Amino acid sequence: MSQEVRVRFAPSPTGPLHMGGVRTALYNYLFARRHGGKMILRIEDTDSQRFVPGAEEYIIESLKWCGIEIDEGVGVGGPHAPYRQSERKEIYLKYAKQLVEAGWAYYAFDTSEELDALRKEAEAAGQTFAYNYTVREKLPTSLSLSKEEVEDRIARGDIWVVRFKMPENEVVEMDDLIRGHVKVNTSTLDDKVLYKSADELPTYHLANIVDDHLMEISHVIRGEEWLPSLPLHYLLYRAFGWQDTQPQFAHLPLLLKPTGGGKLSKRDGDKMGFPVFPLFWTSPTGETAKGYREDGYFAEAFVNLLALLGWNPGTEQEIFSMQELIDAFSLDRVSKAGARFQPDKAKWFNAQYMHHKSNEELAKLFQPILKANGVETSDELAGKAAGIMKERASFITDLWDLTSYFFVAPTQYEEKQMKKYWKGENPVRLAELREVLAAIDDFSLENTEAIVGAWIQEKGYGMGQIMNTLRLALVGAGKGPGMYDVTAFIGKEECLKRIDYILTNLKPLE
RNA sequence: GGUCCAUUCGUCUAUCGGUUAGGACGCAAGAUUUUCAUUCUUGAAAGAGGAGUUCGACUCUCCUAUGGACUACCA
Repeated sequence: MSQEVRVRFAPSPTGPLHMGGVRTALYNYLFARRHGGKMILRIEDTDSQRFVPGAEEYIIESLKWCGIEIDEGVGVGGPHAPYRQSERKEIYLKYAKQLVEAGWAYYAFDTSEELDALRKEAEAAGQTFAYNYTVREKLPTSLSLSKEEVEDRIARGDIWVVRFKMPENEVVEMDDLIRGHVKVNTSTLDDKVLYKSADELPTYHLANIVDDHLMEISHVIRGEEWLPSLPLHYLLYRAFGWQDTQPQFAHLPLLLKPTGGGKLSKRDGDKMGFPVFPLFWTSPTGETAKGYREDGYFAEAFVNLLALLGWNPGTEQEIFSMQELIDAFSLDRVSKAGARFQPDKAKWFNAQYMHHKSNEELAKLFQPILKANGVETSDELAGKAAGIMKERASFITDLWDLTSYFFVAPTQYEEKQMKKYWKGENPVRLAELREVLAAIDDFSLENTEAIVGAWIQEKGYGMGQIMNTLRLALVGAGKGPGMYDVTAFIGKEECLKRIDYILTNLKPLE
């Protein structure tokens, strides 16, 4: 690549950043890092109607959580500042006028109401209204009106827009890094609005091309939903005379619903119980949405699973650190078809990361949950408990259910386990075991196991009967790790206490 | 309706003209196990359909079908 690689992620702050958006940002980031280029964050807030307070902050925090670093842009500044389009307002009008003067665009004075009426009319006649070469000279535009009248209308403050004058019957040939060669006939396209006098703002198309040019973007990596407007964008580069520095395009496949049939949406998550947003979100109106972070996902796992949705390395490796992704990433291994999101696989990815966490890392993440459950303990014990049980957990949030008995004595006993073991000779055996345990000084896992094991063998008792009765006393249920893990963890005193409790408070069943 | 894009196990995907079509998730069975899990082994499971090109097609071309995106003075 002769030119410096400069890519941008350019979201619109109209709500929380969708996981599909995060993936787009991630691919941009991986591409930039892979080629030693720059990652730019530009906020495209040219729609004053749909602006949502807090959305921009949400986007920035989400990227940060994922470890997607911004080299230039909103929040960090840079040589092409400002990077928020609303702060670049005055730039765009000049370019819109330049296009009109060059004959690539024109003024149109229709009101929204008039256009709505035209659309309804066409619909009633079974047709589709298109603002294009067939109507632009019949409607109130600078193409049909006299120069004087156009100037008059503008001077008197009539509302106007600048529309692109789409050429007639010309084939635009385009190249996409992922899809290859694409061609479209311009006669099937319409005259898109580029600039609106009403709010003195450009639309996406104009702002996007102007800013990508000014910011020297080398590659535009964006969602497939933009493919239909690629011809317009090509033509815009041509109209401005910027073909030589025009960026290369790559349109990413969509992220689909788990059931297939459409783009992944917030509703799917609500329905099936998985998040579609990276972080928990509260809208200004008080609506909330689940987030991966708050649902117990590790950022690394989230990034990993997102990376593999639409891209693969061509090897059988599935677990990737960010650095490994950077080293392996390439656009020509991005697939063309949409990828269905599968919550089960997301869970599996998280579990993989969970199993590889050190006790220290786990302790830090687990402590807040312990506190929320009223447990004050050291990082060492929190980490140890988590470490013993992590292989059975997929999420940090699973850990409490898996380890609560390490910290809190049972007050209730699972019925199934009770029916099975709190009867016959078992309570009496437990009382005997209590004395065996009481005589042990070194309560380490190995020592306890050796002494109790020898005792069971000597007496000829059933291993299962004894251990499960002990499990009932210490855990209160039929779950948990090996029993000696439990005895060693809670210690002799607590162990005897729990046994005494069940012996005195729970009546054996017959 | 129009334009464009896509189509390999249920799902994510490998294969860049010659393979017993590979892996992963999920599922099923078995082994291990004092419980619950973990783990391990094994299994079922795919080229949308039809034409062509070719000695040979999942791979290239065309048609059909299906799915999707777009079709705003939203991005």
